[in-house]
Amino acid sequence: MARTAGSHSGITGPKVRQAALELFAKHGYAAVSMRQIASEVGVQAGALYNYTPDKQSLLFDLMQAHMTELMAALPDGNTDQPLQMLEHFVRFHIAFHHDRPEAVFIAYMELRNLNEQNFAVIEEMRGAYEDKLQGILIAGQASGVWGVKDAKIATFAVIAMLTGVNTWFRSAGRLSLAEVQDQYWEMVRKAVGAD
Amino acid sequence: MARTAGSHSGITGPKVRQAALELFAKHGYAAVSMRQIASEVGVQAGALYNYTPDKQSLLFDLMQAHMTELMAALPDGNTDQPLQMLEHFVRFHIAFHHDRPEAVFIAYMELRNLNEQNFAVIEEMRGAYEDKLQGILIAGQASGVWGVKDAKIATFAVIAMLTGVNTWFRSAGRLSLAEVQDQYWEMVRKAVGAD
DNA sequence: GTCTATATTCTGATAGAC
DNA sequence: GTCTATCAGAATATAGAC
Repeated sequence: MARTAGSHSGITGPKVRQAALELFAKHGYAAVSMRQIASEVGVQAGALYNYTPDKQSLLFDLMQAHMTELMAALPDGNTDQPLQMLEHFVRFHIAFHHDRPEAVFIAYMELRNLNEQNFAVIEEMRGAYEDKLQGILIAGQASGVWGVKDAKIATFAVIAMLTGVNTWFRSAGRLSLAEVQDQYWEMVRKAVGAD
Repeated sequence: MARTAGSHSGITGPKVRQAALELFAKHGYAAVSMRQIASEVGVQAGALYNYTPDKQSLLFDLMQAHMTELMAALPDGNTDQPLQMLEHFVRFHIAFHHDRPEAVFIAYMELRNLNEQNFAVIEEMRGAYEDKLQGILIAGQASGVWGVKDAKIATFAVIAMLTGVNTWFRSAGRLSLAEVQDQYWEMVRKAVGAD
């Protein structure tokens, strides 16, 4: 029997989120209409409002889910081994971001389209993630594994460098992700002055 | 005498570009209306079309002007001195981008809002800029000043790292721009393996 | 849970008066 | 060069039928 209107399939919710993720990443939040999302899902625009109170919540939920996943996926590690922890962070960040390019893109590009209150939530989560790296850099500095002048600056520099991979790396290219991870790890290791 | 309608002030053109620059950077191209730009300038929406054929051209002109300025401001340098050239590139990139945060923001965030033909133009200019850095990295590698495994990857890594400064640095903060330049130069120098 | 229909507002762009 | 007025369509969100 063909799928009919009001079929109660039970998977429309995830499909709405997936369609919003792809469309926001491709065209930008402001450029995407609820009608476009509905069309991608295969329903009329009005039906979307069974799954989100408004467009803003749709964006916020995507970004919050991404940041929550990011924090959950990053293990704590052993603070007695800063070099190992830093290497793990570098490889983790590259792999995690490579696996979900749309969510990463949205998380970086659509911050200004969050309302004030939603922005504060996401910014705090981002800060918590940065603090993880900063903690590693401070631990390594304290135990003399490397020497960075300013852990805060090094944190920003490393994260920007690693996140940049997403702008150019393609699986079909001349390098494997593992090779990219190796080379970025070598650059980070040298940059912080570890031998 | 008060400023009247049709005052032929002769400065409306630049004001349109400046208003578009600020509004696009703050809210995003798609989220800004021609009426908003007109309001910022102090004219009615229809008057804008004396200065731009359409909204897309306004975006393109801003991005193209920015990239042209960027290429013009980056001097060629002496290829016999790769270390000096790299240091100069690092300091230049940070300073130039710091001086025009709105244009930089637009150049990175609004690429997807360019039409196909305009996108190709901007992408080529961006490629030419990246080639400047890549040329420096290859020159230093050839003369044994440093050792980078892959000049292309190192180019992406360095540019991403340097551009990231704009996301956090504020003149009123605890560090001067010169200090930031010093620390980024140290990290880049170490990352490429120069001693 | 999804539909159709609609309220209300806004959009980019143009025409013609001054 | 700027204005007012307007076109034709698209936007978010809601109401009520099924």
